[in-house]
Amino acid sequence: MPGINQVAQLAGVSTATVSRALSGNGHVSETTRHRVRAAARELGYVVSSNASSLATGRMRNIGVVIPFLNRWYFGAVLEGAEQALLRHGYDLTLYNLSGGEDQRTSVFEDFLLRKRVDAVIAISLELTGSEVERLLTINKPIVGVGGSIAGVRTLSIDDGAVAQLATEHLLALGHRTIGFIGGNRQSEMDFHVPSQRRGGFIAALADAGLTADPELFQSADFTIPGGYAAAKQLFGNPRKRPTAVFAASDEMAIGAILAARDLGLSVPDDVSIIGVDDHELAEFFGLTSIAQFPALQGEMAVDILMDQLHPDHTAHASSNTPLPFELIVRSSTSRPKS
Amino acid sequence: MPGINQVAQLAGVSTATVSRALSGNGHVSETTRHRVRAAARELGYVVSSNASSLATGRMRNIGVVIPFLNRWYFGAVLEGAEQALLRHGYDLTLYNLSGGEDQRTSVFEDFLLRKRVDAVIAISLELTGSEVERLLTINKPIVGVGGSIAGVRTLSIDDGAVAQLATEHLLALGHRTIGFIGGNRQSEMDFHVPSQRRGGFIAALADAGLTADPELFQSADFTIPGGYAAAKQLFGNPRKRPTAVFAASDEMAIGAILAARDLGLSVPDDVSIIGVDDHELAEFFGLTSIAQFPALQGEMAVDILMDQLHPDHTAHASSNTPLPFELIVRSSTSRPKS
DNA sequence: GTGAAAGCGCTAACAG
DNA sequence: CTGTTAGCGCTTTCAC
Repeated sequence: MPGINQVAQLAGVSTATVSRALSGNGHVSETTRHRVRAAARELGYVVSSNASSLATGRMRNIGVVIPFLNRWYFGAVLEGAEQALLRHGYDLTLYNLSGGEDQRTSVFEDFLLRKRVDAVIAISLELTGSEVERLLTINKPIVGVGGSIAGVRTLSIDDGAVAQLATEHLLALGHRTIGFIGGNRQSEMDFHVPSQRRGGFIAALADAGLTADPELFQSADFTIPGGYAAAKQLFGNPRKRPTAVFAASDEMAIGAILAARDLGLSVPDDVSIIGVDDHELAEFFGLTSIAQFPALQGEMAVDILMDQLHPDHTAHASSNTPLPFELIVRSSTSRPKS
Repeated sequence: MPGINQVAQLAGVSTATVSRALSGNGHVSETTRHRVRAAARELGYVVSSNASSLATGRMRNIGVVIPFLNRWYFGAVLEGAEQALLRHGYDLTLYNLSGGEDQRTSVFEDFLLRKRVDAVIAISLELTGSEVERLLTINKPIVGVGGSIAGVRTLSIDDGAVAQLATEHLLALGHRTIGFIGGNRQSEMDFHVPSQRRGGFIAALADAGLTADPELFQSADFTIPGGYAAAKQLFGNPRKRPTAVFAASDEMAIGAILAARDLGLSVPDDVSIIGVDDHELAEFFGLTSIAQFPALQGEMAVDILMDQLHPDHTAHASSNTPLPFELIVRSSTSRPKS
């Protein structure tokens, strides 16, 4: 495990020069730079990021806090962020909060404060005021993805607009009795997203002169089984079976497709279904969906952080662009039969 | 951002004492310990892990290398490892190799060598000899999960035995024409698991006096769509439609269930299907499966590492126990109809 | 352009 | 049981 001074010796220069040559900070003549690099390679030298961090105060590491791992959206954001970070030479340390409240506390009170990370990305998390404040006072930038956090720069699609677009698609096809599968109380807590999607749904209905019917609302937990159960309720209603359903996530929408099949209803002939996300399985199920681009969101979060961390880093125009989303029409929606 | 010396001052002791009191190494009287703790709390002091690491050589951080994020098994292992690490006060830094060969190189040649991690966990990865050697020579323990790596302690179920058990279940129900959906070349590269599962399948057949029929083999990529396509091939064969299928993963098995439905075949009346993993959706689909316990595997990997890192840490008996797996019979398998 | 030297904040002997 | 004192390996003024 060679140290910087061994490299210095081999190259016949001082450690200061080695540091400059390798890090690119400060001027070093071409020739010395080469000698140093050669020496470093020969010895297989790699800087100790600890020593380096201790000296500079930069960790080259960012913390990502996430509520679960096994939900497609989270994984996709994480993957996007990871790629972008690697490209910048940063590490990603992961904090998964699925372990409950105690774990959350320890992550925020201990782990994140250990000065290990330069900044944090919070995915679909509603941070409390004190959690935010704590991080900000020790000067750790935060950016949120998917969900809004008071006082924090957050990247998220306009959930209201997304829901409105989805609903309009159904309306435009001629549907008038439209069911809605949204989040339940549990998911509202941290996501906050469901209620905005519900809002957009109601707004679109109102624009079309319709009023939302409470009988057509179901809530679920954003999973396939959850969507399945909710959809069965909707489709089973003999008096008011919807001809279309808007599910606030593709996973729930897929559950709804399966529920329809099990009830002998044909999609889209008997019932149209639309979701949100463009989940990796959406195409397989022929699901019409409003795509959002989670990997891109993860990357953007990283870009923003890099801007803040290295003020020179050429700011991407993306910085203040509203996030893209897009209606992708597949085979799960059509005009109502009758 | 108070430092250790501020705490020392406030508590009226030396920094050494503060260090001892807070870390629990070395003896400190009860009263001083209390004073120190109080002072630390009052100032909101948190150790700088960099400084601490630099001084001790311990990072309290372990690297996890994983091929993808959005595959249930990986996420589950990761989640198990994460929980266990948090409990030990360790951070987890994530390296996701889905970015291709260059990324893999940079992870192994740069990132992991920066002395940021105390050890690494490789999930379903076939490390090359030089990758292993590199890490071992700089004294970083490695443990593998799910897949075997030459020269490295690896945690993985006996894939041959698992496949054998699954096949025997089908055989015992009376099936004689059994299809197999395994991995394709792509997945064999890093997983290595598929071929063992195929081996177990063939062995079980042989034990029953049957010989494997090449027409009944299909390969796929471990995803639902992949399993779906493979199953369609199997079920579509008019001459030799299997009465049962063993899929080497639950995701593929679920694809097979959907394929059967689409062909108008009833599961299990017309065809029985069994998978491996006990995926989170297995229950929802009524899928009979051989469960393995990925979260547990992640935890065990952590335990092993902790033993190696802190030799005193009471070794869990689990250390050399073969990993558990278990047949879970649901509604996707039954006797063949005829 | 390059070197000397002073830390970065903590821990670990070594004394006492 | 507690204080003193060297570093851990690198970066960064400040001189030259």
